[in-house]
Amino acid sequence: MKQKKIEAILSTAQKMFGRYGLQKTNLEEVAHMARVAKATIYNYFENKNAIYKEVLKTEADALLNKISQSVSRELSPKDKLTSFIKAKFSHMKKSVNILKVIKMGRERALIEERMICEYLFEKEVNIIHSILYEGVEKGVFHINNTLLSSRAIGESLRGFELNLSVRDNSDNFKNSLNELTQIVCSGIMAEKARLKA
Amino acid sequence: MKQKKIEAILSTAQKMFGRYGLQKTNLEEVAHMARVAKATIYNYFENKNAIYKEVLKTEADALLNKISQSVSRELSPKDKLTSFIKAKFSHMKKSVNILKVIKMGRERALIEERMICEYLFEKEVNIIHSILYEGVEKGVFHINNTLLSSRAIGESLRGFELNLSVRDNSDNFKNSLNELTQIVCSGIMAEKARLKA
DNA sequence: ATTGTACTATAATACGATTTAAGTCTAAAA
DNA sequence: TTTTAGACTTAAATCGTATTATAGTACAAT
Repeated sequence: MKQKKIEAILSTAQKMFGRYGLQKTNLEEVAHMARVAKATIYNYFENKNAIYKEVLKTEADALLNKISQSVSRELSPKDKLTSFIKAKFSHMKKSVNILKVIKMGRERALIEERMICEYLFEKEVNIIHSILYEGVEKGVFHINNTLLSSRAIGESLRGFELNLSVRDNSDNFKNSLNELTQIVCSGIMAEKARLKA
Repeated sequence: MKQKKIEAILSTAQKMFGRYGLQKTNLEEVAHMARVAKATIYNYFENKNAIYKEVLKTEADALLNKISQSVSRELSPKDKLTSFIKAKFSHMKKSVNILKVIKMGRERALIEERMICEYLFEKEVNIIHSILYEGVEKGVFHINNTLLSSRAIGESLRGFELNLSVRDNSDNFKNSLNELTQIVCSGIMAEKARLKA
């Protein structure tokens, strides 16, 4: 029962925040739509910001899960990395609140928002790192400092986030992203593995 | 004489816009600081936005010039590309108004601001493209679609722009950027050239 | 070509009045 | 025990209006 209520609150809050943003979202309305009393909301959450933070966190974790799943379906490290990038951007569209934060720019971002972005980034880098590490172990990747490389790749993908829901031609975006994937893969693959591909 | 005045106006406007932003910058004050009558400003510029646009354009062109110069000092395509990236980020710190726009996020950016960012990006991609093309011609780069690759590299660098004046450790930034440079270079270099390096 | 000044009109600001909504509390219902 | 409706307090958002600042113009003088 408890859990059901909490989920109802979070999922409607997610929609409302996504549509109207943190400020313009009315908790009274959220309560009504979630078929819950306002007091119940305050029974489970400190305040509005806490709900917002939880929504962002949930979105981030959902995204990370989707990515991890996609990655784990692949066998070769190269395919894992490719799948990471594909999954990240295809599932990111659903993370409406996170997307909003990214589009807004850090300048006026709340501490909660920045923290979640940082969290998401670090986790992504972790996943990339595990892929690179495995690649090196298997001898298909040739990388001196896997930690540094994973950060670098993570950062390079940030540029593409900005163009997610903004940009001109969607094909243009996909092509650029695929091309970068190719370049990066070639860039870190060991000679022998590279010649085979 | 004419040119001197225009330059005075633009350079003080650049400082003022950089400090206070478009809105909070007072043209009367700009006129005074540039030792020019307000009427003179309106003799050379349509309106405030036009000055702002010109300031942004000037910053962009200055940056592009610096980059081009740095690139042209190098001989090998690989060094040119490396130098491009280095120059872009080291000189970008001086483009205060452009940096401001980038940090703010597109959401609330004026059309003028977006256009300049687009312009800068396209020009950068052009430079990258000429480097890649030369590299392919010389046989040191192995790239199928140089145009696509240059866009991809351009986009990947965008992620780093966000961290220019924002981020934690500056060394961290430099290291990541260097690492990406390495990866990209390896990724596009032909086998023989790669083995030599 | 440039300036100073005076001018207009519009946009920014300030501020008090009003409304909205966050957050609390309680007593009753489930 | 958890949940609810509703009353309540208080802080913030909104609104209307008065005020000010300043973008932009016009012009006579240099």
